[in-house]
Amino acid sequence: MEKIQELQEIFLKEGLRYTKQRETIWQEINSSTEHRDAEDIYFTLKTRGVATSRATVYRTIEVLVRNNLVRALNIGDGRYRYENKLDQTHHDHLVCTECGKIIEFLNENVEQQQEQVARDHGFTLVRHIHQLFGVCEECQKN
Amino acid sequence: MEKIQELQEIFLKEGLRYTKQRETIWQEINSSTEHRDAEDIYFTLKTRGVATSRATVYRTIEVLVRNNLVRALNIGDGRYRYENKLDQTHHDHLVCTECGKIIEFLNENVEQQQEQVARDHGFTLVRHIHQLFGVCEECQKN
DNA sequence: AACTTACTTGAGACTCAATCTCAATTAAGT
DNA sequence: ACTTAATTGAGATTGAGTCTCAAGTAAGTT
Ligand SMILES: [Mn+2]
Ligand SMILES: [Mn+2]
Ligand SMILES: [Zn+2]
Ligand SMILES: [Zn+2]
Repeated sequence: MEKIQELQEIFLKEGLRYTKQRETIWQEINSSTEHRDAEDIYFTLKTRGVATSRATVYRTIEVLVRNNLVRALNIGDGRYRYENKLDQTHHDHLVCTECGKIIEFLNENVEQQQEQVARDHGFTLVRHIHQLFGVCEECQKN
Repeated sequence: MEKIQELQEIFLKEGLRYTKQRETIWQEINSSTEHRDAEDIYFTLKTRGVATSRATVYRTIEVLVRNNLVRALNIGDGRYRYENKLDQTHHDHLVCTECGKIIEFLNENVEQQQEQVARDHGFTLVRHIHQLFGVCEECQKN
């Protein structure tokens, strides 16, 4: 994967060393399109025989998020989920309160209105959190 | 305050007793329009000489939130803020990442689009979180 | 008014995600 | 190979929030 070049450059730029652990954590997060928590990533690595400590998982994710290689998602249940940003454009989330399913959406209209709201209040917009909670089609049947 | 009637009815409806502690916590949250965390509410009560335990603060807030007398706000920094809902209509929040200032906004267009997004994915919308993070006018000067 | 009983309270133990500590290890420049 | 500062891992610590349980109390009963 040529993206590893970019990863190495990020660490270089930050004055950090390029280690096996850091690369492995990045690969694990990029191995799926799911929204996984740190504990899940930690245990999966352990199972796959390339264990790193919890501390290193958290520390590495911090760097990846800071450099926009990974996105952190807070759905209000007390733990962050992380998702890969390879080929991913910006989107927000629709969360099923019954089964936990997460669906991604993008609404240009909303994106524009957000800029407008910020402008109206003299704010320079940096980021936003927009999450819709409801019951998905399947869960409605139960 | 006649709103206390409503408070008493809520506890009655839930089969809970009406106690001094519960009333005091409700009053404290309704004494300002700020967005305060549980610890702040707990310590303010302690200072005002009408101390209740932390456990009671949390337990009471839970009931108030469940009954829409108080709104819980999660801005992603690890602790919930609570705001009174007296005379408050629905709104979302604009948060300054520098000074922590919280400004309220309502954008009907966005509210409608949210319903549309949910419909498009077959979801029954229950609630949403919409927070804009940026730098406020004052903080931009520094 | 005293009695009964189930609900509530408070102090502190506990949980759990996340962060910190520090000795041992290792990346990477010379 | 040598040097040295960054990194790692195990486990301790933090902090918001929850739980436990003995003591206290609201409110109905006699
Ligand atoms: Mn996503
Ligand atoms: Mn508000
Ligand atoms: Zn569902
Ligand atoms: Zn500000």
